[in-house]
Amino acid sequence: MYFASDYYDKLYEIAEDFIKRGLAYVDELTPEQMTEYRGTLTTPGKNSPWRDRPAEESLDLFRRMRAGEFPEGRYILRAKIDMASPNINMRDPAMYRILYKEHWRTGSKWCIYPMYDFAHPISDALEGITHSLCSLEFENHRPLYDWVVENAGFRKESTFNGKIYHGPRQIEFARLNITRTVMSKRHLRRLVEENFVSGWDDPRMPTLCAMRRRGYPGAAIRNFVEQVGLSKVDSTVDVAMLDACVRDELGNTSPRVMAVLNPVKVVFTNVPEDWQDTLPMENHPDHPEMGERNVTISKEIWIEQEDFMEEPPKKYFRLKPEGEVRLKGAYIIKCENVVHAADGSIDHIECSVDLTSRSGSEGANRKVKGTIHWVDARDCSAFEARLYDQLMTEEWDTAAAEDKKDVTKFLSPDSLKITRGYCEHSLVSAKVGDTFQFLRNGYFCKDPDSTDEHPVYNRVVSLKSSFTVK
RNA sequence: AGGGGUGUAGCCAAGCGGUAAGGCAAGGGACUUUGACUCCCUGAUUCGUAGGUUCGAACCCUGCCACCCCUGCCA
Repeated sequence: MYFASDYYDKLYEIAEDFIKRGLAYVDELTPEQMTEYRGTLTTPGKNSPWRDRPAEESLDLFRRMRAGEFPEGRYILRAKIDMASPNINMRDPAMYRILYKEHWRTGSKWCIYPMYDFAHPISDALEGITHSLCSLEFENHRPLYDWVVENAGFRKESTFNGKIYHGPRQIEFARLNITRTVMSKRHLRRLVEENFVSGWDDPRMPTLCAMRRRGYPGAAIRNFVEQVGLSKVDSTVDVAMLDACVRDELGNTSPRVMAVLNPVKVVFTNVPEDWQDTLPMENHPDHPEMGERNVTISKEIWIEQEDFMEEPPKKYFRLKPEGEVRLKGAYIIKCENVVHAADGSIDHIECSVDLTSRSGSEGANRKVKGTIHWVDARDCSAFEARLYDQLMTEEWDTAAAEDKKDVTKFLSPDSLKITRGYCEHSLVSAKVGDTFQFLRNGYFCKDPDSTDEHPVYNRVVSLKSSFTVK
């Protein structure tokens, strides 16, 4: 990796050369005067009175600028191009300014620093860059980029892999925008510094470290970028496309496991107190090579609150009074009774188990419409699930530029929900970064905040669902 | 107002003079011990718009419209 600072000596040398050749001059207009002399979008600028000072004089001043003889702002090196250009970037742009600032790499060696428009094309050339890619807002800078490249003598034809290149060339493309997502570093920094998120790697952030922590596989991100494509259209990609790419990758690679996020207890009425069974469970329906694991079941299990309704709507395939449902990989159960707590909420559900319907046995062929996931209440682990949604509201996407100045107004209240549930023991011993599909829930990735006693899982993305309760 | 860009389906996006790829989203169906996955089917007589050139135009020409960027000694 290279930095413009690696070339400061060379940059300075080229600047002196420009002065000697009458391509640059030292100006002493104040910043205010420079703005005034620059003209406007519709009116041409006018030449600085110092524009035609002798090259030797500019050279002398420039060397003294470097020597630290002047305060900031006193002098500035400008390219001599065209103050009447309709492209304001060509109206004698600044090349070097005095700046008494420690550089993180060169320390206090320099007190004059090159401007982006001067350093950029030259470092590209020095590094052998053939295609310098950048975003749309630099289109107006391309003529200046070319001016510098040509005048510095870097416009050379070269051949690479049988193709001919003509020196460094700037090519612009549209930056990636995603719905309900802030991309600007300025805004993201504020969210971090003012603790609206836990840090740069908060799983809701659009940074690579955050996406890694969230559990987005690299392959999914690469695939997403590839599907989005590259163009010059100022566009905003639907975040659903990213989700789809993540699901596509994770669906193929993640082992399935059962976890209940919002538990409600089910007690079996027709089995003895110490009843227990061990069931083999596939780790991935499409990849038998991923093997099986054993899961226990006993008289009490946890199921998802969402999977039971006392007054279900039509087409509700889950557990309901008098209804039957299949416990994934285990038995068919029937709801016999609902036991309420004093406050009217459901304390637990009493069900009978059809012991002849054990998965894998002959009786298992009996079809019931719904299958739900579950966890053995007497042999499971507790865990924390962090459920993420987009950081920003939909209003963010259509907000006026003026309103967007305050990102915090558009933070979604639903971007993080924390819940405690129960899961198979294997999720406790899994490694940080391991990703699973929690059956019927979504893909989850073990977070670094996890401890042996307290596993934490980030929901990478939910599963798609065509079922909606109303 | 001057200059630089961009307009193809709800969202991305191929296409580059020979008669509108693909993905996501949406809807319908099949399958299903994940309402997942998978598999079918459904989309533009039309490419911002109005003209012109052509046997033929999303592609070439002209006008118009919309949106983005540019008046830092920021990058």
